[in-house]
Amino acid sequence: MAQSQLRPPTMADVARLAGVSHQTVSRVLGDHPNVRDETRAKVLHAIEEMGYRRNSSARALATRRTRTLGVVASDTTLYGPASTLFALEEAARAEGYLVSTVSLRKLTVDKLSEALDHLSEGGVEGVVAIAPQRSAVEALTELRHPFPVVTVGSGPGLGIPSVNVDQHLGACLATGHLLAVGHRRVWHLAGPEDWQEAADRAAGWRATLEAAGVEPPLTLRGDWSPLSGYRAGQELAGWVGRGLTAVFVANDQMALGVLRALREAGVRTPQDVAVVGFDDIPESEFFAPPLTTVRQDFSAVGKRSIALLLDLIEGRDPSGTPRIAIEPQLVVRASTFPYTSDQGAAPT
Amino acid sequence: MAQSQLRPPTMADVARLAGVSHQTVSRVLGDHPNVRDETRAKVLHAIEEMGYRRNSSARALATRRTRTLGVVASDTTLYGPASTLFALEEAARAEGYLVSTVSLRKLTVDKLSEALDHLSEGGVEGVVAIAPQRSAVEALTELRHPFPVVTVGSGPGLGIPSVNVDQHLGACLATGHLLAVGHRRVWHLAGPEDWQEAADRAAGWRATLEAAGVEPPLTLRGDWSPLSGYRAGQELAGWVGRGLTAVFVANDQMALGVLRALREAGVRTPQDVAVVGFDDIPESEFFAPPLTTVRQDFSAVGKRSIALLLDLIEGRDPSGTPRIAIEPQLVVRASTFPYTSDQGAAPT
DNA sequence: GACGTCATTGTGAGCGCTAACAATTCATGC
DNA sequence: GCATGAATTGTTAGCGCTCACAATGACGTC
Repeated sequence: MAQSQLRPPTMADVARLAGVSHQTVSRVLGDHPNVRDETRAKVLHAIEEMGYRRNSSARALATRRTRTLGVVASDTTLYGPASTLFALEEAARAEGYLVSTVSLRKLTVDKLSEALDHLSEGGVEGVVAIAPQRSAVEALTELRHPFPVVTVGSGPGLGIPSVNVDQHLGACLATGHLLAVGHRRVWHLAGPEDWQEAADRAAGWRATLEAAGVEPPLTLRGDWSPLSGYRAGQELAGWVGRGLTAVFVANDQMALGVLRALREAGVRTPQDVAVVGFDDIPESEFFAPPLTTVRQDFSAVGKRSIALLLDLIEGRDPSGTPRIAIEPQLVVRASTFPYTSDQGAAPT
Repeated sequence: MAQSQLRPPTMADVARLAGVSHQTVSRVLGDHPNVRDETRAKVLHAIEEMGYRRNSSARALATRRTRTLGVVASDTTLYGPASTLFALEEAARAEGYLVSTVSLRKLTVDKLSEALDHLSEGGVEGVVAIAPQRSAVEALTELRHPFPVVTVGSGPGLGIPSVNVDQHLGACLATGHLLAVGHRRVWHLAGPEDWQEAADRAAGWRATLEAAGVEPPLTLRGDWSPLSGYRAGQELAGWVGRGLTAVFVANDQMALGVLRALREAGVRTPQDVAVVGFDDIPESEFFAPPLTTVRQDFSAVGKRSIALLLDLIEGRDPSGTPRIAIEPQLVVRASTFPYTSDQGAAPT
C-alpha cells in the first residue's frame, strides 16, 4: 500500500512480489487468455499492493504505438471549433486514444507547420486539423509529416481526407425557408473571404436564389464577430423599403449584431425584416427575437473524423481521398415569423 | 530525400550516413556544446536527407520525462472554460510541453477519477484540473495519482495547489459599482449551488451590501444558461416597483436571459433596472443594452497555473500549499447607465 | 620528449516494456 | 506407462534513445 516515492515500481518488481515472471504480469495487464485464474489473482493483488502503473513510454517504444492523436485548432473560444474539439476528444477517448491539442490564435501556414512539428515531437499517430481557412489548409498538401492528417471544416475540395458539415445544403435550407415563407428576395451577410465555410454558405445561398429565378442582391461581408454584424446591419437598414425583407446571415454572432442594428434603426424583426443565422449557438434562442438558424451535428463530425483517421492509421481503406459530409438541420424560431400574441410566452 | 516508408530512420541510421556515432547525433540534437562545427553540419545534413525525427517514446523512456501535461475540463463550449483551456495550452507549449486534454460532459467524482487514470496511462507529468464544482474537486484530495495536480476555479479553500480569479473581489466590484451609481439595494441572481465560483460571487455580493449597511434581498439561483436567466428575469420583473432597481447576475449568459425577460415585461434597462453580468463574453457588448460586466484575465490564469505545475513537477517550492489569486476587472457599459441620446451610436 | 589538459568522439549499459520463441506442466487416450 | 497436444509460464532479445564513462587526438608546458 505505502510506496516509496523514490522510483515507481516496474513490472519486474510486481513480478518478484507475485512470484511470477514479468511476462506473466504483462499478460495479465494485456488481458491475455492463457493465464490461470489463480495466477491472475496473485498478480492483480501485487499490482494493487504496489500501486503499480504501466510505463506508457516503454510500452509505446516496444509496440511502436503511442495511442495518441493530435488536434490542431484555432478560434477555440468560438462555439463551432469548441464543440468540434470536444466531440473529437470524446470520440478519441472512446477508442482508447489520448488527444493532444495545439490551439492557435490565428491559423497561418507557419503556425500550422509549427503545430504539426510540435505534435510530431510528441509522437502522435495522426492529426485532425480543424482548419476552416483555405489558405492555411492548402499548405497541408505540401507539408511533410510522418502521420496521416484529416481536416475538418475546410471543405471537400482539397486533396486531403476531410469531414465537413454540408455548408452548401445548410445555406439552401436557410434561404429556401425564407423564400418559402413568402419573401421575394433574400440578402446575404457572408463570412470572411478566406473561410471555406463562408464561401460554401454564400454559394448555397446564391444557388438557391438562382434556382428560384431570382437575381442575388449584393453580398455584404463580415468577420464572424457581432461587431461586424452590427456594422453590416446598419447598412442593411438603409435598404429597408427598397426591397429588403429577408437576410441570411452566415453565423449567429453576426446575426446578433444585425438584430441590434435593425432594432436601433427602428426596423422590426421579423415584421419588417426576417433574419436567419447559422450555427445554433446556445444563446440564439434568447436573442431578440429568438433566431431561426441552422444546426450542425458536431458530435457526428467528431466521431466520423476519428473513425476516418484511425482507418488511415491502420492502413485500411487506402482507396482515393475519403470525404465525408454531414447533414445540417434547419431550426425555425421567431426571427422568420411575424410576431403573434404569444410573443411574450416562455421560449421553447 | 526520398524515404522508405517501411520503417522510420533511427538515430543509428543517421549516424551511419554521417559517419559518426549515434551519440554524436544525440549531441547535435541536444545542442550539446562540444561538437565540432564541421561534424554538426554533417549530422544535420544527414538528418535532413533522411527526414529523421527523434522517437519521443524512446526519449521519454531514457530520460523519464514525457514532457506532456494533462488538462481535465468540463463545459468546454462555455466561454470561461474554453478560454482557460486555450490559455493553458498556449502557456504549456511555450514551455515546450505537450498538452493532453480530457473534456467531460459533466464533472463528477467518477468521471474525474477516470480522466486522471486516462491521463496517467498517457504518461502525463502533471495535471491541471479546471474544476469549478466543489463536490468533484474535494475528491481530488483522496484520489491516488502519481503526479502533481493544480486546480483552477475551485477556490482557494481546498488542500490542493490552486489558481483562481478572485471571484469575491469581482462581485465586490460589480455590487459596489451599482451602489456607487445610486442604487439603494442590489439583487443577485446566483449560479448553481455546487459551483465554488457561484458561491464566491454570492459571498462578495453579500459582503458588499452588508458593508454598506444594506440588508441583502433574497437570492435567486440559475444554472448559468440563458434560459434559467430568462426564468429568473420573469420573477425579478415582478419585484419592479417594489424596491428592485439593480441586479447583479452571476454570469453574462444568464444576464442575457434576464435582459430579455425584463424587456418582454415592459421593464427598461437601465432606466428601470440596472444589470451587471460576469465574464465579459465577446457578445456582451452587443446585448440590448450592452452589458456592464466583470472581465477575468484567463491568459494570466493559464500562465500562472502552468508555472505552478512545473514548479511542483520539478520539486521546487515544496512549502505549504500554494494558492494564486488573479484580479478581475470591471467593464462599465450601458446596462448600468441611463440611456442617453447616444443610444444609437456605434458600440465602442 | 614526456606529461597534463582540454575538446571531441565513441562505447556499453540500461530505461521498462512487448513479441517471439522455448520450456514446462497437465490432462487425455491408447 | 507413455506419447500427444494444449494450456500455462519463463527466457531472450530487442524497441530507440540518453547517460556515464572511456578513448582519442591536439595542444601547450616544463
